[in-house]
Amino acid sequence: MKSAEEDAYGYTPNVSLSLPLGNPCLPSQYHSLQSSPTISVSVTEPHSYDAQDDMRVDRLLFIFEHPPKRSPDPGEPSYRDHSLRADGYRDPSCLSPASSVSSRSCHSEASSYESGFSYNYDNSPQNSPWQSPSVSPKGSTLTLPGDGCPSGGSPRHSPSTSPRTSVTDDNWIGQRGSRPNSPCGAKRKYSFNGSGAPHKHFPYSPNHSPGPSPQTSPRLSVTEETWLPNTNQYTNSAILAAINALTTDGVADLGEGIPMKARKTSQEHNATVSLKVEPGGEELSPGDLCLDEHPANRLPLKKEGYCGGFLDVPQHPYSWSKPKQYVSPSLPALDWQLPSSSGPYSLQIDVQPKSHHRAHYETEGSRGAVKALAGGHPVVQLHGYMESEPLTLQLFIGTADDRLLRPHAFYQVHRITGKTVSTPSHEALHNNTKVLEIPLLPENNMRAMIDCAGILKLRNSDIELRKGETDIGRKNTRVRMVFRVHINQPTGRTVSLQAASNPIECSQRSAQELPLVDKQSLETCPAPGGERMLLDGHNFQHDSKVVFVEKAQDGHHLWETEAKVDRDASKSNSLLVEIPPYRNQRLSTPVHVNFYVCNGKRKRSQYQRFTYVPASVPTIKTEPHDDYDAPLVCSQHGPGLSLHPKPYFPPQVMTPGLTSDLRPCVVGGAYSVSQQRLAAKPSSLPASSSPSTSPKLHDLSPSPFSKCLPAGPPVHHPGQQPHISIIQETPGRYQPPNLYPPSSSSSSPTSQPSTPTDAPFSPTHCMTPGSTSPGAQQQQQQQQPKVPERGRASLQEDGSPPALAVSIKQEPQELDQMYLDDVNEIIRNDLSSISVHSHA
DNA sequence: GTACTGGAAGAAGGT
DNA sequence: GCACCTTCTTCCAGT
Repeated sequence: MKSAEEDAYGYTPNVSLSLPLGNPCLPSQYHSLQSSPTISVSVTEPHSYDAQDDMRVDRLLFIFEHPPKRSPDPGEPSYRDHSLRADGYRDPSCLSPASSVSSRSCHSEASSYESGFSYNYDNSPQNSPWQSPSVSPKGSTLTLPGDGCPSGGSPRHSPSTSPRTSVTDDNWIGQRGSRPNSPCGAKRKYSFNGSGAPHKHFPYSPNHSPGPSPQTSPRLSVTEETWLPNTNQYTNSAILAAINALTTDGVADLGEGIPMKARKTSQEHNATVSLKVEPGGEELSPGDLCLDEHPANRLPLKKEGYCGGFLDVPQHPYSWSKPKQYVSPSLPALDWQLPSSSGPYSLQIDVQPKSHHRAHYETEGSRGAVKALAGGHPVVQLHGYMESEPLTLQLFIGTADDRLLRPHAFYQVHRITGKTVSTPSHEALHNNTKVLEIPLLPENNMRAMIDCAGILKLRNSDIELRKGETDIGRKNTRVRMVFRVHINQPTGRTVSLQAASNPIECSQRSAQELPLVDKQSLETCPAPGGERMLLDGHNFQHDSKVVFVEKAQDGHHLWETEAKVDRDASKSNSLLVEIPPYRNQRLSTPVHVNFYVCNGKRKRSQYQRFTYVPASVPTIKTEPHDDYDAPLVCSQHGPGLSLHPKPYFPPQVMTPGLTSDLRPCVVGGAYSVSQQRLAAKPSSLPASSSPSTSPKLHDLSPSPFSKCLPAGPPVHHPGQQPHISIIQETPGRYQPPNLYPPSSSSSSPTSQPSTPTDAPFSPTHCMTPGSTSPGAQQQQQQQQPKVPERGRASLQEDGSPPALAVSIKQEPQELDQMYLDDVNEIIRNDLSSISVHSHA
């Protein structure tokens, strides 16, 4: 039998084409898709891509139609594409298999799972199966081990259970003293050969699951044989191997200079594949692992793979045997901005995670699950879902900077297992991003306590070396937990919702020393200032200063002043400050400034957004909301200083002048508690990507987007939240390629000024008017009304009267005509491009 | 014995 | 180029 690698290679070229083979374990629909002529897209993206490439690909990839109503057959997985990633761009999985069992599985699980469905998501260039380039060549990567490229190895070699233990001298020669690091990699002193670990194990053999399998799982292990029986194994494994190979690709790139330490580990997993079983879960025999009736369905792929993934969840109360939810060939990419509510559905984070959580390195043991501020763990609930079918809640670690929310390149979610974990979970890998999948059960009221999610830190050097990676890891230590749920509807559509948590500081030091503002009671104030604002946060000191600054678009300071802090009323976790008067008392339009808490040199909190508004707020086509009164905007800050969740702004680049108007659309729908914050911060939206302005949006779903209109203030009305729903239109063939949001970090906002939209929509994902369900509204009202919303209204950067909490009437379509024209142009181009490749 | 934690050493990078 | 400080990564030890 060929080695996995060989298989991979062999298959590589054909991977996308061979899909029809269909992995039994994959959803049937995939089969249809695969074989279906409906897949009209074939993208041939350059191997190396840049942000723009990303986008383009994104657009292209999603052009296919689904069968009207699919009923996923858990037993019939199919790969669609998958897989074949061009490069390992942000493939932490590869890079860093977390040390813990769960993290280790990154690859394996992910891959397996991916093959099952994850990849379907991937629309990013790098993963696009259609990318021919990626497919084959990468295989070379497979040999990485040889290069000592850790990257490749890492995933597979993830340290076994405990990093320490796993990384023994024998297996890896990394000098202890030399710490890996330099992002540049230039300084790395690791000996790659020495460890040998990587090489040895490159488990691309079919037997091994491509992934690093956690050998460790004591409870259950699947041996090669287990998988072998599967007739499709070969095929699948080959494909999988290919996928992994590709996956590693990036790794390979990274590989160089990457300390092997992290990567070691895999020797252990040789022939055995182990499936993790959740606490309480019974041990399953290999045969049980793949419950699928079809032998064929047993994935030979990976242990933690498709089958494994499901298996590792305790059968009770939820059985992963119904992977339906996973199967949507066109689930939105992780870097798409999705709403938190749509129609009757609303995904909300009822309990936010603590603002600090020290992430662990691969070389460390787990540092536990992310906890909630008040103890316990974060809680997420899907409201408005009345079906009896369980859904899957996805969780990944996203960025917390001022740009669009996207998977964090330097952090990955880490599956926590153990006695203390009550929530079953499963890891998958979506386009280089680990995703934790958690069942949302009707019996639990579609509510899940996230006690199974930790955060893994990937070495900056590993990530920065990746091809295409533009983000810098240094000081990029804030993340957000991003939750998603995909709801298949009878109509064949899939509604995808997303909610992001408050930012979480993941570094050790920062968590201890840097001041952190969690909430601010005011977000706007009249130019004269004088209002008192209560800041909730951490690490405030008696001598902490609060500094207001205004920067020009080019970054320089226009104004800076220190606010008075009421020392007596301040504590380590709260500061009471008096808003300083703005430099210009004659404001005609709201002015956005920032402030930060400073504990001394270089010990500053992130920038917090604040808006000075004119004494009298101009009125524009607004409809005062019941809960708002223009005059109240700044006048009612009672002593009661209710805290709003505050928007977080990274100290980095504030993107002044950005089209904040996008905000509503971008995160707009997502006005979950957490999302609201996001929405509230204009800076989070890259100017370039102005989803809301996308003509398309209007075009496709006019009315509902009224709040997404450029002029619409990011106001959150209790009970009336703007939202966008991303729906996967099953039926119909899509005409135009859709516009996608910039993908991942590589696509900086500024780099893609032309990005038409952040609101992901495409032929398969159409923006549809969502209406908040009563339930959702109620929910929101319960949660948000407490907080004065005026501040929120002011967060626009577009200069529209922010102070008012208003609903902006939708402008006539013609206003967007110009955009439409542009977009149409783009679409035409895309289409022509597609036609060229599609039937390749 | 296995997580989970907190702390800190030491190297790299930045100022 | 040096000194000092910050940040990153790894390791140790206690619970």
